[in-house]
Amino acid sequence: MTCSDFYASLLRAGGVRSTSQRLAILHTLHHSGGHLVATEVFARAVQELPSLTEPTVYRTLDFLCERGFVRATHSGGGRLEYELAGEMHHHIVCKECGATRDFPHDQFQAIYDHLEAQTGYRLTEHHLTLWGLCPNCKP
Amino acid sequence: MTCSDFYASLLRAGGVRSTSQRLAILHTLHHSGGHLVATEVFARAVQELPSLTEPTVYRTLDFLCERGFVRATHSGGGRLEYELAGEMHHHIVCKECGATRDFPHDQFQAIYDHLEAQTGYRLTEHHLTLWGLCPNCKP
DNA sequence: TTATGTGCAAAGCATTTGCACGCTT
DNA sequence: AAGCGTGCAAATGCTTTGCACATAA
Repeated sequence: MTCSDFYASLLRAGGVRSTSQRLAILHTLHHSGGHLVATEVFARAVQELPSLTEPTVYRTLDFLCERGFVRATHSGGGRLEYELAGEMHHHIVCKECGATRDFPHDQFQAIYDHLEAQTGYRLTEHHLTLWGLCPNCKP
Repeated sequence: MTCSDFYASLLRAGGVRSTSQRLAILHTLHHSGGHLVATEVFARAVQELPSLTEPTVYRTLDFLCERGFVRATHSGGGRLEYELAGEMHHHIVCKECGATRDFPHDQFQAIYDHLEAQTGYRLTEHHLTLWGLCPNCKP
C-alpha cells in the first residue's frame, strides 16, 4: 500500500472525501516530522501538487484539525504549527539550535486526572511545549 | 503608592526606563486579568493613553517579555496572549463558555525535573494550556 | 547631554472571504 | 446528479520597519 493509499483510506474511514490536496498536505506533514507552520506546509506541499493554493492550505488544515487528523501546536513565535495526529506526545525545543525532541504524554496523565478532580473541568485538549538548552548547547 | 508608581519602580528596579507607554500597557494587563492578544492590549491601553500607537504596543510587549515583566502564552487560535509575569501558573479554558481558571505550577515541577534528567536538556521555558468543559458546561 | 523610546507612515505578509468551476462520491 | 472542495482574485488585518522627533536618566 502506498503512502497516498494509506491516507486516502484514512480519510474515507473518517467519513470525509479524499482529495489530492488533502493527501498532499498529509503527506507533507508526515515527511517533515511535523512542526510546520501554515506557510511552510504550503511551500512544501505545492511542490508535490503545483496547483495547490494558499487558501486551500488554510482551509484544509482547519478542516483536518477539526476532524482530528491533524493537531495544531505552537513552538513560540505566535504562529501555530501543524503535525499529524498520532501517538500522544509533546515537544522540547532547544532555544539555541532549534533541535526538537519528543517525549511521551504518559507521565502527565496522573496530573491531568488530579486536575479534573480538583477543578471539576473535564479535560479534552491540551498544548504543552517546553524550551531549554539541548545537551550540545549547554555550556 | 499608586498603581503607576508601583510599575514605575518595578521597571526601574529592573534597570529599564519607565515610560508612560510601558506603564499603560502594564496597567492594562493588570486590570484585564491577563490573556490579551496584542490587538486587545492596544485597544484597551490606548484608552488610557490616547497617543499610544500599535507599533509601540508590539515593540513594548516584545521588550517586556524579553526582560521578564510579561509572559506570552497561547489559548488556541494561534495568536499569542500576554499576561503579567507573576506567580507561576497555567490555564484551563472552557471550550464552551470560555471560562478560564488558573492552576499552580507546583505539581509539574517533579515531572520537569525528571525530564531534564531523562533528556539532558536544561528547561528554561514552557507553555502549558488545557482545554475542556467547565463544571457548568458539562452535560 | 546622550542614548533610548516613540509616533508616524508605509510596506510586508499571513490569513480570510466570495464566487464560479471542478471533482468526489 | 448533487454537494462538497478548490482555485482565483481581492480584501482584510496584523505585524514590522525606517526615520525623525521626544523623552528619561
